[in-house]
Amino acid sequence: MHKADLLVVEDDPALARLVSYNLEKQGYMVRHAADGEAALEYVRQRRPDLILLDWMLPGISGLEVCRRLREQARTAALPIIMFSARGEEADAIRGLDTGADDYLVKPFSMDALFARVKAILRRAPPADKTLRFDTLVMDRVSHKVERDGRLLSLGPTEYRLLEFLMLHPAQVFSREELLKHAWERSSFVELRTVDVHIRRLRQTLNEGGGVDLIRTVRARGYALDKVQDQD
Amino acid sequence: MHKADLLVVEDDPALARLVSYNLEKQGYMVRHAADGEAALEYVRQRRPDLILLDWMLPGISGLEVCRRLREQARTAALPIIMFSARGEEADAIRGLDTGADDYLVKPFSMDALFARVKAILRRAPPADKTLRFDTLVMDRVSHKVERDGRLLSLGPTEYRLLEFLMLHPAQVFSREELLKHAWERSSFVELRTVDVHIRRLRQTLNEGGGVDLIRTVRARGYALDKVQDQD
DNA sequence: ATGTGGGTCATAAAACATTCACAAAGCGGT
DNA sequence: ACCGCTTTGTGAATGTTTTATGACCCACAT
Repeated sequence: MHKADLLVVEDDPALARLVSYNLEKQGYMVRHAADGEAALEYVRQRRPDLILLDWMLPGISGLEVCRRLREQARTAALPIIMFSARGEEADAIRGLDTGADDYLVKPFSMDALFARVKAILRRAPPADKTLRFDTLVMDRVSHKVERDGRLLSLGPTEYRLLEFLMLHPAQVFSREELLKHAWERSSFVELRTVDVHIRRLRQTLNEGGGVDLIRTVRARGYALDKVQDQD
Repeated sequence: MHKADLLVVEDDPALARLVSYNLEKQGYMVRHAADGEAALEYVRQRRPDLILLDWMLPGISGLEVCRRLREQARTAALPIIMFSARGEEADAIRGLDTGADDYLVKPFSMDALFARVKAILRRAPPADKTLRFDTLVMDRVSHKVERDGRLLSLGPTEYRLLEFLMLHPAQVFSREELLKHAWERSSFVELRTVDVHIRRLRQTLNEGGGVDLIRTVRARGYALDKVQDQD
């Protein structure tokens, strides 16, 4: 089991470096984003276990980043530690209101940082890197999926689709919702395209035999579900 | 398990000899560099487990050496103990900010030195000298890599790349992450350059036959992995 | 100068996404 | 049970994106 993934969002290169190196030394995988835009983009692709977020950022403010993360179900519970300069303490409080889990007033010692990080991660242990449903196992770190121990080979879109479904098992999603959650933003895609990817996903999932794990709900959409056909 | 490798960076020959001699008597492998230039050069080739670094050095200052070491992912976590003369204590503190792990005020007793060294090494135990993955073996001391006993000849960049991958086997990394961790900082390199080095690495790794140990994950990146192609 | 290694580019080769047309299946009403 | 309408499944064609590869140039060290 390796340590948690962190994302440091900080525009001051010196501070970013200092924090990153020290956290890396503690064994964390550290990623860095220089502004809110980059941070949101990163989170879209790969969700870290904890975000260290500066309050003052060029462009989208830290508060705004925080708010947007809270808005999406996928990142709503993502722990956030905010940095604020002395004198912005009131802001820090507002940050907490907005959903930050803790905050540090700059300048802070590395030990204080470590303590906060450890505390938060203890409280909210790193999200499962491994999703399971029935005999399906998805390892999001190595990016591998297997069923009954058989390794499956999924294309990028099928992977994202399955990932989303495994995060919400047994729940029915319309094609629109699936497009919204499992596709890159800003792509205008025909609704029926979802059908095709569902089909390919089914194909791959079932290639070793076994019941179909995707349930079609007529006029509604699809769900990841283990339902035998009626006998 | 042999004792740790230390590097003493000290321009005063008398002090250098004193420190080296005593540490050797404790069973450490001690190397000596007389200035920052030499120290950086040494570290480039052979990474010690701990650096004892004088603050005042001819040419590149100790602080600068420290900073440069922190800049490179390969040495970012390398423990450093700094020496500073009395009166430079403020500097020593700054040294800590820069990333030194501990410091000693000159003159210091050998016992104080031993205590610090032991403490630091306990906190950050010497890195693995030998990395293994499947039949791949990387000896980080002699800087040699072999597969199935066959010695491979890797360029510096391929070596760092492989080293990073072997430290995180089976994990998928984006090109950006690979650039961040296996390249010198401050070099602005095209993302696609990673492809080229991955290819060169593959070429060398596979020259004796055997499965490809690098898995391409479309739209994500690469991973060191042992996955047979589907039959 | 000569060799080695790193970076970049152009192009080839894969892998993949999307759409469409048609078949198949479900569903409600009769 | 039958019909017609709607929705979903499927195969194939097509265009796009991403990766692999080979060649070239440059910098640096021998």
